[in-house]
Amino acid sequence: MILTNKEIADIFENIADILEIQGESHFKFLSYRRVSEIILELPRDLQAYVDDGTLLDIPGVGKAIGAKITELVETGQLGYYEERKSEVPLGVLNIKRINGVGPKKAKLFWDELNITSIEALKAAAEQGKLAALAGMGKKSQQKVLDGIESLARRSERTPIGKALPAAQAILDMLLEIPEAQEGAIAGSIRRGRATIGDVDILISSDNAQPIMDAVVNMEGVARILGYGETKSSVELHNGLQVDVRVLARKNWGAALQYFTGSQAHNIKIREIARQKGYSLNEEALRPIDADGNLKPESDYIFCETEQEVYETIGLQWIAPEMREDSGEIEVAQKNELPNLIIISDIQGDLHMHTTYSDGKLSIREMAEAARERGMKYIVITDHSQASVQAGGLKPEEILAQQAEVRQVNDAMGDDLQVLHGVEVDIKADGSLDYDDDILKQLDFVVASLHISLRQEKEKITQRLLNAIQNPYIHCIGHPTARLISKRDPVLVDMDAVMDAAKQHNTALEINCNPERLDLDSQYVRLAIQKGVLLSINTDAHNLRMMDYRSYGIMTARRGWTEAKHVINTWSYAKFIEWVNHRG
DNA sequence: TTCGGATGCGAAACATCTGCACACAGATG
Repeated sequence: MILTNKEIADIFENIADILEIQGESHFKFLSYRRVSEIILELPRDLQAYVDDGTLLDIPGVGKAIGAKITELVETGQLGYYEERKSEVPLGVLNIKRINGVGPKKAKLFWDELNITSIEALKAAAEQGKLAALAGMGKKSQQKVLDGIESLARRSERTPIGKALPAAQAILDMLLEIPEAQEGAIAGSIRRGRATIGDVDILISSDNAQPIMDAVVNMEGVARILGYGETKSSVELHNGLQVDVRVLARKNWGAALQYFTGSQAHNIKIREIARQKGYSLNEEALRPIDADGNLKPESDYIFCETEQEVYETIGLQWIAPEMREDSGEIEVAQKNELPNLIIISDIQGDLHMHTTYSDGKLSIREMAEAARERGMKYIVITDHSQASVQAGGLKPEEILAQQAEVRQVNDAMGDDLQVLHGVEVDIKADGSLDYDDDILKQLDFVVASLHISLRQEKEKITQRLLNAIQNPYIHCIGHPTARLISKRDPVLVDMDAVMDAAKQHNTALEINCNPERLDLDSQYVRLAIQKGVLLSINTDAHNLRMMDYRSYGIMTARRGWTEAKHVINTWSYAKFIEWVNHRG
């Protein structure tokens, strides 16, 4: 049985929880937790690292954890884990996942009341048994009950496509309050993560009270988690947690830096600040003397901008999307940060649908919408016949469509070039849904997986390789076919796919649809490292989806993408030159 | 536990707020 990276990461997460509950050394359980997080961001499956002997090159993987990964990859299980599991029941770990219950409380309930499941904990709380425990009380007992209820309501993480608009609406509402001066969305939304744990909002003001009141009284609040002088947290009925923090204008830079995270990034930044003689908190850089004591407040460096924070401790300003402690700090120290792509670099959109298949707008309407959004060129790429559910086009239909595309292109004049393409299905047997003599009549062809997505890894990989090697295929659309929190990515040897894409000069797509964001950022970074070309496309089926470009840009930036890596940042002339002479 | 620099061992651990208990656990980036 082959374990996925996610399954192995879950095992290490559980081991970390067990060790924490058992009161093991801080460093020990943190090592497991750190490795668990790192594994989730790896671009290859762990089997590949074991096979080519690079396992110990993964940061945080040493002798002990390396041996455990090897055992898991080779046998599908881990003796150490089985042993530890018998010492702390898994139900106790679930209890620790209740909001407001940590390792100490979980152990307390287990030791004193022999509680090893959430159901048992709920029953004990309802019978008033928890309140009698040392360190507990009636309020703590109620908090446990609230936490259990909340656990049922909260899904794991929220797709950024839902979280960002919700956050923006709350921010807009708070900025209506007269006392609110300035505001920003921080946290993982600002870092552009595909999924969001909670919403972090920052407001500058000299009077926090009205803002705190507005937060806990706003529409949609299911539960108040915290209601403090400068910080409040609420949980919404849709399960989303919202944290709002108010601070003075002079603290803005330090606060925004702090509240943007990631936690791992911040810890390292604060360590560097320490080395430079500062203690960094969310208010200021505070100089410390030789004994490590804070100097008086008159010496504090209040930073109105994040730039000041980074520059004062000798770093280039690091873009939020890069702040994951995945090497960006070391690169910033050397002044070698990449010049990340920005949304206005995009000149063309190479993947979009019309009423010919499952789109909602005509070719003309799509073209006009693209022109309004500053595009210089687009490719109309409706579905091919195998995508029956999407009204895919038969060969004669796609050829007939060409006349209308040419017509619209003429109508658009020099402002916008409208090209004719297709999103051709890669069929289950690896063949393409159109013959080459059809494909070669099209200007630009995207090939995508839509069916038979649960095939074994070798088959999927071979299907993608077939498409990449075809001289009439210019781009692979949404290469892993994932749907965030709905469908896992296909199993694929991404190394082989990217090496082939490099060799055959085929671009890989970053699909901007926030349900897809595919390639995901860790694969984007691998592609950049391998010199594979990318394209960033909306895959728009309607007007609203044309504005999803920013999600794709954030994903690209998370993968350290520069404009030069992306074929649709190029001028139309350069793009066409590449299309026709990829060789 | 990893890491570095050593071939056994020390260091790693930023900084704050909130709530509920009466000092600390839990949560946040």
